[in-house]
Amino acid sequence: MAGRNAGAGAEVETRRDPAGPLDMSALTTIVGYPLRRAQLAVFDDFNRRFAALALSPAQFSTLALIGANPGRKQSEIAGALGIQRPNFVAMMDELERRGLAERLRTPADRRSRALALTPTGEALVARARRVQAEQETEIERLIGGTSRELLIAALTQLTRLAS
Amino acid sequence: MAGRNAGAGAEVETRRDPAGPLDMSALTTIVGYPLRRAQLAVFDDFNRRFAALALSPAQFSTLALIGANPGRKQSEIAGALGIQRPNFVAMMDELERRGLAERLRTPADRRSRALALTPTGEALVARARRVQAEQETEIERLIGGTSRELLIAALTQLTRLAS
DNA sequence: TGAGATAGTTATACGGAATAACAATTGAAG
DNA sequence: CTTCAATTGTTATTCCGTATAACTATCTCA
Repeated sequence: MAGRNAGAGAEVETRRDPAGPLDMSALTTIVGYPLRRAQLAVFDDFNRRFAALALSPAQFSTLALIGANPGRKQSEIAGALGIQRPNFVAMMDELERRGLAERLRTPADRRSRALALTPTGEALVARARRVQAEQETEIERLIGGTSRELLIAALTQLTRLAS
Repeated sequence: MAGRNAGAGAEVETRRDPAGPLDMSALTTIVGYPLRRAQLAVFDDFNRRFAALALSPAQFSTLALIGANPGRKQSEIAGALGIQRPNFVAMMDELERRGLAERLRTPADRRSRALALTPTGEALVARARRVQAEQETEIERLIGGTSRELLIAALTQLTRLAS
């Protein structure tokens, strides 16, 4: 029953609120919970670092991927990032509006759009990569370089859980 | 450059679409990207395993935390889970509607609600823990037991990135 | 007693993500 | 060549998770 409110109530019980920290052990010992928390923390940190560049994680990954694979079809880039084609349209609209990327028509297949960075986009990606490297350095400071490599390897393996 | 369509067109060039896999190295070598992908994969796997119990990750963590800390205030549980108080109301509405948890009035402070599991909720948490253990076993199979422990430790450290 | 803080709640808005449906284009089979 | 199915990008729409402001009831403290 864990009855604890009973009887005399002798000494004054100064704090009305015992309020010790909660028992989180059921969550902190399974992978899913710290995984989610870490992802939120890393993305929050990312957003703080990239506030000046006004780049979200999704925008950064899109630009980086286009930069490394110019000329690829819109659906290829979206697919590689795990973004549904319909949702990727607004993403490209915005990157194009900001003059960072462009959708080119290709004679080979007039349905598709070949994506590429503009010079402005190339310059921004170069700056972004440096900012990103700073985050990576901070992560190494937190968990160590070797641990960082092992972490990436383990996380990559976990991806294979996908049905 | 990279001219490849020119001249003779000797042999047949069966595939119109070279379409080799994309260069993802700019993303796969930084922590943030595999971290996000792994989180999505683990949660997808979780949702598949918990489809029969109709429990989302957030619902599971809420029930598990209430079960380990019965009598705590609603705001304490919400805070520990990183859920804003307003958003936690609908969560509890649903858990209460399903008869899994309840909000008790406490004489000490009539503003707050002391959360607890119902017997039904206790039983469900017990089942859920077993299902969860199966996922953890699968994760160990993928990355190894030692690696799993190191992974949790590294992820927990990353949480300290939070400003 | 009264001012300010706290707990829970409501309403609301924003962004990410999923689905259906459509037009334009391509590829393949008859 | 014609026709039909598949592909590409797009629009519209929906759902869910999350953030914020504001309200009521209650508590604390001066």
